[in-house]
Amino acid sequence: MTTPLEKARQDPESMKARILDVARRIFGEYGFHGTTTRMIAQEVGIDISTLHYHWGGKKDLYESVVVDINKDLRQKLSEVEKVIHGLPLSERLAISIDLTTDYLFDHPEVSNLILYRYFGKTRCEGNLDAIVPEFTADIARSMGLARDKKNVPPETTMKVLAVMNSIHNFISGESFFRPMVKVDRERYIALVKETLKFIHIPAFAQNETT
Amino acid sequence: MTTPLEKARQDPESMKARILDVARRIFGEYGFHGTTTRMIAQEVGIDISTLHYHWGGKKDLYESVVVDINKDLRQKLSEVEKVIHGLPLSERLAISIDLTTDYLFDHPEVSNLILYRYFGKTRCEGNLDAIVPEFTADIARSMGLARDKKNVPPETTMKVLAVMNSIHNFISGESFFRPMVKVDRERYIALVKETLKFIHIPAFAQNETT
DNA sequence: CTGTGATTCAATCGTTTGATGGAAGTGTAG
DNA sequence: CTACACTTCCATCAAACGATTGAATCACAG
Repeated sequence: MTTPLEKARQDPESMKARILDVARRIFGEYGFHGTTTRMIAQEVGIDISTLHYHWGGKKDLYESVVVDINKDLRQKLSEVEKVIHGLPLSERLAISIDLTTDYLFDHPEVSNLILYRYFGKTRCEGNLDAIVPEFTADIARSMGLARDKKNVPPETTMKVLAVMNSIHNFISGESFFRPMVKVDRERYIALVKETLKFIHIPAFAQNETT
Repeated sequence: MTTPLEKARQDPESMKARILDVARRIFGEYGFHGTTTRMIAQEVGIDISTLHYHWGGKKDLYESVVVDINKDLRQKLSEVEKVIHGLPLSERLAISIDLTTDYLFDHPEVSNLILYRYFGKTRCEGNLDAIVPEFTADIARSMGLARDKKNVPPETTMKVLAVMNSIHNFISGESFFRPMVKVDRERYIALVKETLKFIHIPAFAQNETT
């Protein structure tokens, strides 16, 4: 059986896929309550009821978006893991930061939506959060901080969260932070990478068993 | 002339102050669009029109909340600066992390609202953002990363942002992160401090001029 | 008590929002 | 062509939202 989301992804030109792409961007910008179904429909160029026909309702569409976002991010992290496999920790971190940052600057709605889920709440009765597998454990193992995916110590999980969040912050907060440092987009991206490496590499290199 | 906000703060039992306190919390939890004026009024135990009488409208109330939040945080950071003055950088960072984290865990709506402003957008025509003085420059100077408040280099601003954001993240994301590490609140707070020090102290200590 | 200004509330307005029903359009198999 | 499933849109609904009005209530000076 194929889920509606998989079906939508099979044909990127299908109406389902077009709606999903727009919904990703707008939900990411304005959050769940800040987004109206009419905003999405207008951006796609269709009627509201067409949106309802394909995705059922606002909550259903939002949950599909969240699942889709997480699927994309997981795949990207999996790609990164293959590139850095076997390298020393410092290099692994540096390359991971470069690749992940580049990817997220191209898809800022991913960071936006993840941060919205972390820090915001919704006033919906039902559990709006779709069941999304967390993959901090994968990152921890990929960074050599944990042997297996089970029983990752809390300290390690927290460290992984700190790294991932600091990346998402600079991506998602660009519209706020970039005017503060008064640089163009290209320079901002370079600054982000530089800062992330400055902050995180020394921390994990301090007890590196080279 | 006293602003409405100052007037409200003079008498903490006044209706203006009671509304402001509740609005801080609810706006922080649900964001601007996720919060309804009725939610705030019901929490305070008053009628909606009473809220409008005191604060004019939803946007005005939200802007007052943002200004109030930033004023509180600035004052707290000023207190912290006095404590750490003259100490070596590593100690300054450690103490700053401890004090700031404790304060924000007691007032999580501060972190919530700041992150909402960083990462979220509103679909209001007018510039919803009240003019809030940013104080990353003060922090930079207080940390010894900049000589004066003017002309702080972009690299320094980015580093300060990274530190502040990582703190806000763990405060505001507690409801999401704490179940991931499966610890009680007290242990979570300790973990946050520990992680923040692990991440940030080595970074700034690497080129410390002892 | 009376008058006056400040405060609070009940009732309601106009708009927006999420959602739906039914008509019209499109493509395909028989 | 017909029949039928699949899409899309127009018109519309009920509920929720922000906001306003006018009356009731309170505090208090004269």
